[in-house]
Amino acid sequence: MKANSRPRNGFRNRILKRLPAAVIGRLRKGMRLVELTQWDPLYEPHETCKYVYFPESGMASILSVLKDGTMTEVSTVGSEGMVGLPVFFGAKTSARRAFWQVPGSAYRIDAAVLRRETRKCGALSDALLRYTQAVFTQVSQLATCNRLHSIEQRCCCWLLQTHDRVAGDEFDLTHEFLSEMLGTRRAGVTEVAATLQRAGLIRYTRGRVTILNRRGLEKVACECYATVRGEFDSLVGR
Amino acid sequence: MKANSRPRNGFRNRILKRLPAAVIGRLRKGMRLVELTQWDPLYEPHETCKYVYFPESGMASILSVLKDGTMTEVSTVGSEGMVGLPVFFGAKTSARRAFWQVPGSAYRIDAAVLRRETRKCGALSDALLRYTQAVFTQVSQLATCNRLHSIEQRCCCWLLQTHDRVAGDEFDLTHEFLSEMLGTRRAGVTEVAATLQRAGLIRYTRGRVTILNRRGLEKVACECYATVRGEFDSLVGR
DNA sequence: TCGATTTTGTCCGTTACCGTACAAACTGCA
DNA sequence: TGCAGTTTGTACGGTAACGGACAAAATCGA
Repeated sequence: MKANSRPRNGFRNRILKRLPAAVIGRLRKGMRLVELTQWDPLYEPHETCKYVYFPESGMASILSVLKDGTMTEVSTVGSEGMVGLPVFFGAKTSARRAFWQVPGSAYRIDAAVLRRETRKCGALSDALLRYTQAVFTQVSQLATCNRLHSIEQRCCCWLLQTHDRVAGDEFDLTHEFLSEMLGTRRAGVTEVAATLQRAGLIRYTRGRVTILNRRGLEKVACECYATVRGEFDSLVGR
Repeated sequence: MKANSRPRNGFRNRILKRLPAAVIGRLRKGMRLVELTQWDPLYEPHETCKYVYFPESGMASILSVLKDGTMTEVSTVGSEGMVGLPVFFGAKTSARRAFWQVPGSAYRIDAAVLRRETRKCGALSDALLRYTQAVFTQVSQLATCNRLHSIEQRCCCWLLQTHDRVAGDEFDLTHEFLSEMLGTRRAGVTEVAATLQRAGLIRYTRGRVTILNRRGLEKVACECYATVRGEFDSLVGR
């Protein structure tokens, strides 16, 4: 995480970081480092994905959108992954929306360039397959979590997951926003947030949270956080 | 679906059916047609997957299992797909459980043989990537569905999905079983089932349902059924 | 044929969460 | 400084679903 632990090729993204120089060389053609801030759209349902993104810092969100516009988060992507798996799968579009959430940067690569490289069945394709497996676990677990766990538990999961991907213990977050990600009422989040604050686990002021006690949050969260985290660590490294 | 609509290579499985003869030839080594009945285990959480299965008829279930043993369904697999994606992804195990549900048969292939073939990056790998994209949509949609839709809606989705994969309009199903798949109380399913029966959409007797009015069920179901079905049809064919 | 088991019907009090609404508190801009 | 917009606190009645329990009905096995 610190500068001195960076590998030679200079990437922080855990997928790019592990790729052989030759692959990186071919990807460079369509590659560009971009700064991204909250709400930047990455792809829309049923629109062609022109680029994929390998986050270096910050975080992106992937959402399922219903016809009435309601949406809930199905996955988040940080420096361990890539936004744009459908490109890898050979699909031009997907039914999901993706946007950037926690300010940061990412290497953006032309969909066509990435696709060409993955079709060689080399290191990149292997890495993305492993990553796919991890995301699968994440989404499956979420499906179960959404069904069986309380707002408070799911709230804690979300905070922990985001904390993992942010530099420091503080980040921007409104109750309104979190409620939409979790697919609940804003008031529900406000109540939970107040409880967590009273318990000394977090502190928050208008649109900004601080994680005060990670251990405590982990205790309140359901097992889903640990399960998913474990899968990512073992499949994508670190 | 009838015998005379079978393609020349004789497979009903929509993935195998479309593969070139050369690929099938190489897969034959580790391939065997097996009959499967309800509850047959296919793989267990954190145990090595020895085989993958390409269903010819009937259906399998994939479940997320929590530490306390509670489980809910995250995906179902019929003749459009394959059970054992983690093998394709290069993982030896996964956090999910899979078992057979609606009696039928499947081509079982040694994990190692399948894995070797997919690493050639040819037709099989392309097909499985497309299939992965469809399953992704399915699981994502389920995550959202589990969060936002009523038991009645989800119940109808499940019945429709299963109906698609069964020969005829009748199949075995207890309220108890369905409640576990949906992650709700058995009594909840009983109430919904009674409502649907009164409305003339289904009929059921001890452990066996008959679909009487598909159109009607589709109206009660949430949009999730149609969304997922559409994705499968466009990506895997038929 | 009878008892045991499985499956379904039904009921009860309880709870988590919903939808909605409104006011208070804070922030930013003119 | 004051006004508008954003964010949070809180309260309310309403409801879907829960956990648990028990009995009726159908089926199976001995």
